[in-house]
Amino acid sequence: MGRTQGQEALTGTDERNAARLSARRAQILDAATSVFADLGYHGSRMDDIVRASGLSKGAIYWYFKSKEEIAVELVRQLLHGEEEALASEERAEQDPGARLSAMADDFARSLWENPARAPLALELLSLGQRIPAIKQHFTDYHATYIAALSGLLRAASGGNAPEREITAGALALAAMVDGWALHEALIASPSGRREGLGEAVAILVKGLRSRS
Amino acid sequence: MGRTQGQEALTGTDERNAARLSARRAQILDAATSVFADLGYHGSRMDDIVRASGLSKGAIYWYFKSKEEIAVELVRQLLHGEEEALASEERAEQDPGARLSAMADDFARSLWENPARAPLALELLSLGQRIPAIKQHFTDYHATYIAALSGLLRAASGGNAPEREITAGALALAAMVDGWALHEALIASPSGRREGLGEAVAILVKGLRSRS
Amino acid sequence: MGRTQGQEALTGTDERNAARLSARRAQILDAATSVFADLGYHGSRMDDIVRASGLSKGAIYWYFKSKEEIAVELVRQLLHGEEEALASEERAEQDPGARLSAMADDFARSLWENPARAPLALELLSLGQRIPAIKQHFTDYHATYIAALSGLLRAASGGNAPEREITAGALALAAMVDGWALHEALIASPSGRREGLGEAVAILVKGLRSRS
Amino acid sequence: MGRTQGQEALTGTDERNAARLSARRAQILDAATSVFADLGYHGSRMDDIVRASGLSKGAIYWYFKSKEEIAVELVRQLLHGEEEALASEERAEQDPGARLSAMADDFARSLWENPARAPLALELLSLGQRIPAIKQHFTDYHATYIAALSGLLRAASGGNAPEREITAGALALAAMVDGWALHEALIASPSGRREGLGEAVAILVKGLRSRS
DNA sequence: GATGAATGAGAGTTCATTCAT
DNA sequence: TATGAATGAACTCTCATTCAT
Repeated sequence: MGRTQGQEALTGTDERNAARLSARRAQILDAATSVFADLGYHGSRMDDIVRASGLSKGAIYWYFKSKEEIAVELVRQLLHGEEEALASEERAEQDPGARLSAMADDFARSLWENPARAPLALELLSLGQRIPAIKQHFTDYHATYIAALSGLLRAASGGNAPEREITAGALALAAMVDGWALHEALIASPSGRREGLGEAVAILVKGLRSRS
Repeated sequence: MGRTQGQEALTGTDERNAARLSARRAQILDAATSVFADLGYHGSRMDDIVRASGLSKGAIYWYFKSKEEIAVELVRQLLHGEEEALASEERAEQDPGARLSAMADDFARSLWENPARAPLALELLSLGQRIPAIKQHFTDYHATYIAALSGLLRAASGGNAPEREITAGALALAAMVDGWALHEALIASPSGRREGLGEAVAILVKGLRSRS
Repeated sequence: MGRTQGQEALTGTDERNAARLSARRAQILDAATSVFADLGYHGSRMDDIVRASGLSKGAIYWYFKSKEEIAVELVRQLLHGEEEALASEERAEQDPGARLSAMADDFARSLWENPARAPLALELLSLGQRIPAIKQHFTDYHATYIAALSGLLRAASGGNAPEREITAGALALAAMVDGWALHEALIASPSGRREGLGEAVAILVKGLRSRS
Repeated sequence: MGRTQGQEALTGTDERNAARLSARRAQILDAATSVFADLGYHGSRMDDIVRASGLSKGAIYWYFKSKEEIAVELVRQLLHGEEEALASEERAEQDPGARLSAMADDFARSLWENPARAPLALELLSLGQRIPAIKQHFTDYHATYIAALSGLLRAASGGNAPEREITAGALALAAMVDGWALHEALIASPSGRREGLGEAVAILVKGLRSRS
């Protein structure tokens, strides 16, 4: 029992440490999110993150090796979140076409509700050009996303669409969704765009269903 | 006569000056294009552009107010080129669906033939978040592009598609094309993507044509 | 008796404490020796010493007030070791000339056997310029060393050398020995230098003995 | 003639540029000399050199790649100066023994007249442990110095000293001189040391001359 | 028009030291 | 005693921009 207690105590300490560690990292990541969103990656100085996080400069560097590592982690979390949303959508019991619409609507709503999200994502993802770890994260995520879309499209097409058309459709859908967000971030005052995405997805699905 | 000669001489001088001016600007812009493509905007120093252009630092600043102004001009030229391609496509006498396919194919081919183009465009366009002039250029271009696509879609649909669906379709097409380029730039080794875009556009057009 | 026991216990505790204290200090000093030898004083971080010592950062600072204090103590021990070697040499019953040769040979051998010693000593001793305690340690040691050398030279000269020549000889000997080590540390690949020092000392001694 | 003038003009410009370049470098080197002498290499910040030089930080880095490069150049000049002194001493028409004495006296006088010189030299030379270029400079210089001393000793010994004794003597002389400077730098208050060096050299030379 | 030396306000990162636990 | 997370002042070096020539 003494041993068990010892173990518990040890585990307790470890757990508390792990909890503090991730709390601190989250604290820094949150600060970085809002700073990067405001100023952009290159426009943000470490001091801005220091100020926003309420920690000291040394603490930031205790938890992250560099500014770049913060950006990489932010991208990882961003894409991880998307993958989770994707997974929960996939699990839902609905007909595939409806699920695709729901996914598009969810995405459009998240763009709408969090207008800073698309610009931040664009900012971070563009870093992928010079930061291999970011490019890799996106590449992996994209593959997962395409696989999921392909599955839904295959189901939605009633099984009678040729595989290459399904792949093309999945790539098209993914491009459309990300391109939509890109435009959201890049256009001065996007308007009348709110419901568009769901509709656009519907059109694409219709095109896939209809035999030529 | 003296006046005329004077004017002619002056005009001659002006023309020569104007020619030199745009030759120099082009020289700088070319250098900046390759430097930005290699190193990214933030990774490039003015000295890199100086070296690549074969001019002096003072000369660069004689022709451009700042590094930012170079980027803005590069974006302007990039989008101007796209608009011209668009206009020439529109003028072509073909059926609208074929024209859309041709546009998509041209775009896909240009991505294929010039693999540095999409990354560079992404790099420059993301600057739009902090450089209003770039955002404005893109916003204007986008409006033009959507207008053209709407026209083609309206014609392609035989005039019996509701206007809001046409708008949604145009936005979807534009998003898809730019999203395609975005993925081209962001994915480690894009493969089997070459013909996809034309096909994807075809699917979308089919979806627009078919009545539910 | 209770008191006595208490005292004994206390003494026992004290002794154990003192033993642990010096063990810990030695542990730290050993670590610092190898770290400083590898990286130099300014190139070494406290974390390097922490890692090399196997202790925690707090422990290092429990036993030493600062990085500087570690360097000072290292110098103290280094010079203390030299003084002890000197003392044991002096005690030896031999003729003075032979003792000088023996000292030189010992020194040369220690340089040979421990090639990191001269560079480390140079590194630490140069700190004397900015760390008064180190300068003082060296000054004291030097005085002792000169006194010993003078004694040996006086004896070796058969008592008929003028005192000022003896002093000059002692200073010269000391300079030569330390200069030898300096060159050992500063020359890329010292070669054919192994036996040189003994010979050099012999020449100097010969010069002192011979009447002009 | 026009051509000649053009050439002259060009040469004139080049010369003026070269003159300004070395004037600036000297300005920086002078500043660094006094700053390093006061604060030591590691104790000096670039800002100190900036302030002492009267130039801007950018200018320093225009003329020197790094702080380290400044130190290397300082060492190069220091040793170059020694080599020149050596060469001029060698050329002098005197008997070799007298020349050695003169060299020792000169060295002792320069230590006496410029008390900051030995500490600075020690400071810079110790950097050789971590800066290969410095180590190389010293190694080269040392070889030259040993060669010159060997020549003088060979002449002074009347040609009847064995070569290995001459080499040992040269190494001994060099070590003694540098060790002397080392002690000058490292001892709190060197006293009665002024004439010692010349005398010490004389003893050594006497030792070399006398047959055993 | 053209040159390139000069400017100087930062930028990211380091690291000796402290202190709550 | 011992730990290691936290501090923050300093540091070297960068680079867009200017301006005397």
